[in-house]
Amino acid sequence: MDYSVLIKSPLFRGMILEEAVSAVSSTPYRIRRFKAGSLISQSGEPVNSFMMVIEGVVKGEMVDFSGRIIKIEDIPASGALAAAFIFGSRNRFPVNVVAVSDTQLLVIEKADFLKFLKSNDKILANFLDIISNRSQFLSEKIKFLNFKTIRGKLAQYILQTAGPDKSEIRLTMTQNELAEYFGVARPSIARVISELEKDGIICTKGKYLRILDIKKLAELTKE
Amino acid sequence: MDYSVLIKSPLFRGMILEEAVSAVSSTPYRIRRFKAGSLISQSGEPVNSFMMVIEGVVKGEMVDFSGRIIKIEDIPASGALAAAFIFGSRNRFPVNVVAVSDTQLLVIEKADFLKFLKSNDKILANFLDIISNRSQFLSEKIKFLNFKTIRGKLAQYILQTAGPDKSEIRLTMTQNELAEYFGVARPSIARVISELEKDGIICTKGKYLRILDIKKLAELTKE
DNA sequence: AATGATTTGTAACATTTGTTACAATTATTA
DNA sequence: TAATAATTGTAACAAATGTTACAAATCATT
Repeated sequence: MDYSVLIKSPLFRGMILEEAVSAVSSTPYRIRRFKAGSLISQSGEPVNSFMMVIEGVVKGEMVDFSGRIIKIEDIPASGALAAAFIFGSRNRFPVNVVAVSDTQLLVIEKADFLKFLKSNDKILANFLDIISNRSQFLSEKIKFLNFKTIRGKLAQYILQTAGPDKSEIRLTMTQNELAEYFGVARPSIARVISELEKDGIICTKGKYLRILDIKKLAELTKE
Repeated sequence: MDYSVLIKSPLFRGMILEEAVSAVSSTPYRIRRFKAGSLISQSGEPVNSFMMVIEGVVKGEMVDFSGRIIKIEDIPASGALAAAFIFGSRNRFPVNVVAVSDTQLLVIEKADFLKFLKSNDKILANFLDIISNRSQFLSEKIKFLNFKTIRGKLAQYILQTAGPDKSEIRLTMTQNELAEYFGVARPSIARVISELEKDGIICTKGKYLRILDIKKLAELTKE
C-alpha cells in the first residue's frame, strides 16, 4: 500500500508522513479491494468501521423507493466514507456506495478506530473537525431550503456572500448550480434575478452583482 | 453546583455520578451565570468552548437579515449548546442564544475539552455520538426537503415510517408538525392526503394510515 | 477570429402550493 | 358530561414555481 496518500486526507492534516504511517501501523486495519462497478455497501447497512479510499474512486448513490438511482457524490482517494455515520444511533449508510474504478479501501473497525482517535491528538482533533464540518455544511444548506420562496433564498445567499461590508459580489456558481443548491428549477432562478433587477434591488453584469437597495433585499429574507 | 444534573446529559450516558463528577472535576471548567432574558451568545460569534446548561433553560433564535427573530429550540438543563459547532472550520454560533430563565452554564474551553474527551472513553464515544447524531438528523431532514412536491415528501415519509413490512402506520405528528417538518403550509398537507385517498393509494382513519397501493406510492418518491 | 459548447434571458402555459376562511371532527379539561 | 381547545377537512382564489422551448450571450478551444 502506498502510504503517501494518507497525508492528503483531512484526517491526517498537519501531520508528516512518518507520523501518519506510525499511527496507522500501530492500529489493526485491513485493506479491502473492489473491482470497478462492484457494490461496496448498501444503503441501510450499518456502518461498523472507518473507511478511507486509498486508491481509485467510489461514488455514493441514493436509491429511492421506486428504484430510481441518483448519484450523490464522488469520493476520490484519501476521502473518507460516511465518517459522520460511524458513530451515533442511526449509524447506517444513507446511500449505496459503489466502486467507480478498481478501488482499495483502508478499513478500521469502530472499536479500534476509537482507540486510534485517542492515540493521537491531531487525529482526534481532525476527526472532530471532519464530522463537525459535515454538520455545519448541512445546517447551512437547511438554512437555504427553509426559505419558502426563491427570492428569499437568493436574498439570503447574496447578503451572506457579500458579508456586512461589501455591496458587490462575484457569483461563483452558475445558475444551474445555484438552482441545484436551492433545489429549484434553473429558469426560476433567472426569473427571480431579473425581477430583483427590475425592482431596482440589485443590478448584475456578467458574474458581478451589485446590491442597490440592501434594505429591500434584507426584507426579502422574511420569505 | 448540583452535579446530579450531569448524568442526565447524553455526554455522560452510561456513567455513574461519581465517574462523571470525577471527570469534570479533573478538568478546568467554570460556571457562568445569566439572568433571565440576557444574551448568552450572538449568532456569528466563534464557539470557543463546550457549554452545557446545568440550571435553567436557554433558547436558540435565528435572526435574519431583516431583523426578524425566529425561535429555533429550547435547551433545558443538561443540554449542550452548539456541540456540533465547537470544532470544524465554520465554528460559529448559527443562532443567538438567550437565557429564558436564570441560567447556569458549565463551560469548558475548547483545548481543555479535547483533553477532557480523551480522558474518558465513554465521554469521547458519547460526544462522537452526539455530533454524529446531529449530522444524521440533518441528513434525514434534507432528504425530505429535497423532494420537490409535497406528495413526494409524504410518500417518502409514509414508506419510511412503515418500513419494509408494515402496510399500516400510526401518524405520530399532527398535520401542523408535519407541515413544519416539511416546510410547507398545513392545508397543503391535508389536501395531499385527501388526494392520495381519492386516488386509492392510501386510506386513513384518525391517526391510522393504511397503504393500499405501495407501488404507486413508491412511484411518487420520484417527485 | 471562428467554432462549438455552455450559460443565460425570456416567454407562454401548466402545475403546485400558499392563503384565508370556515365548518366538522376529535381531544382535553373543568 | 359539558365546555373548550386543538386538529382536521375543504373550498375558492392568489401567488409561486415548474416545464418547455428557443434565442442571445458568453466562454473555451482551436
